[in-house]
Amino acid sequence: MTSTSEHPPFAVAVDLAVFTIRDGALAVLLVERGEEPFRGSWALPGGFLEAEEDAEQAAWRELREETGMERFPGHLEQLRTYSAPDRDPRMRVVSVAHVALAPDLPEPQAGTDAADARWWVVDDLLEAADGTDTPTLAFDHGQILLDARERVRAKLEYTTLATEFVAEPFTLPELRRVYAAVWGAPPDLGNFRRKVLGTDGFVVPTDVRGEATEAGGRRALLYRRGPATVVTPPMARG
Amino acid sequence: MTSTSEHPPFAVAVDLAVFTIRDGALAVLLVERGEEPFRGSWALPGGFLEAEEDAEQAAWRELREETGMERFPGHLEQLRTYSAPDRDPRMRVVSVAHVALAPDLPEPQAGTDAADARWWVVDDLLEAADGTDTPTLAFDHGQILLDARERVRAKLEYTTLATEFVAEPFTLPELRRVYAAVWGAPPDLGNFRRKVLGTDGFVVPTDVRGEATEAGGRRALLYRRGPATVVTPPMARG
DNA sequence: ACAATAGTGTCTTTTAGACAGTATTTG
DNA sequence: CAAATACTGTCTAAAAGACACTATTGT
Repeated sequence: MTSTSEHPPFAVAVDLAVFTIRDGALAVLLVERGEEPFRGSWALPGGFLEAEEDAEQAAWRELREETGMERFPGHLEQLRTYSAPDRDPRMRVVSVAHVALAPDLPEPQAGTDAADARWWVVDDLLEAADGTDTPTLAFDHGQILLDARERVRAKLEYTTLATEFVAEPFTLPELRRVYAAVWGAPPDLGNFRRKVLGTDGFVVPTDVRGEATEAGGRRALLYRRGPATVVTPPMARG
Repeated sequence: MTSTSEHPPFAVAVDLAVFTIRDGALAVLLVERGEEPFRGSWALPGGFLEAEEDAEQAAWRELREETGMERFPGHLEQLRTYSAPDRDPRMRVVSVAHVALAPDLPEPQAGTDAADARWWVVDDLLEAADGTDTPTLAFDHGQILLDARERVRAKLEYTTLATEFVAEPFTLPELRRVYAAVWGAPPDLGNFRRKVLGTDGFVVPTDVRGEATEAGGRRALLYRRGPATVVTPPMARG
């Protein structure tokens, strides 16, 4: 930093793209705005940074507030910062966007200043499918969501992040369905198992098998997350 | 964004990790601070965001100011945002850090509020080698530099970013020296050529050979940057 | 028994790693 | 010619892609 004196004041916000897997699809949490601007529009949850916290702390706090959980049971990381001068019509707001993800979360309750809150299927929002009744997001949140999805897609390739989308213990078919939901198509079953089991510390086996399903079929072995964080070489997206 | 009213004011800054390759080593531009706090310490160049610009515009502006060039001839991208409440003792400053890189740049001149400005070998700064006379960076700039170097190292693997470190036209040995400088050791010569030439659009050949060197040796063919931006599968680091 | 799902094996192709050898240029 | 640098080729090992086959469970 080098400057002499003049530096206009800004409000600093955090916005959150909170992802989970619901019904085999990647879903994101949106809130319906109860205030102007964009009252009645859907937006990513978020809020302003307080005086004595950093952006990550603010993001964890918002995560607790918006999901109504005491401890958000998932992963959080910074995405990037959005700072276009006109991104908020009220005033100059710089937003530090974050990506969060967690295993299947309950239907959220609306927060204090949100009229409503619910999960949306990300592809429905971004592919603007004809017929599906999906909103256009407030502010620049459509762009943030696009960037956030790309971050998640990319990180499934070269990290073990996918395990954050499933509750422990989990089966490999469950984990594979995470890839299917995020990438749009499931990786080859045999090759997927070979890669996951061949990557040291990706998952650790238990000696327990999962529950039976009504459809029948062999019961899958249960695993827990391993200590590994990177996958080298990466899992191919296709 | 969701909140009702209270949001304390912040100053928003951009900080820049500007890299180049000098004498076969990765070098970063630092300025010696002429103002408190940290007067006399070395820091990453940067400055405050102005009222009607976004962070990227501010970063380009600072880049021009600090390097003294009308048009900075390289690549710029956002790194991440640093927002610890006590990161600047004067006041609450949130900094949107960026990474920039360019072919061998001239020795810089000190800006208005910097006492001095020069290139430093990054490894000397970060590995705090005994004997080498290297400063400890002001603010949290040591951490920013560490994160920035890791970003560059990682992106050489899966993108064509290395070509931004060489002036056009360039030879493959020159390009290989970029990898050597950033990664610490040169990739195998034959395998490197196979990867670069085998990645469609990484480089495009000219029919011209480079200059002779006093040491002798075959003159290398010259290339230009191609349209490709990603390298799949990635070039292996180690 | 049949359908459904979990899990194993294997053959082929691609790519990386290692490194030996050839070509061109200067002193 | 020797030294230095650019470039090519080849053998091996590892990994991915494709896909057939076996195992277990519910109805």
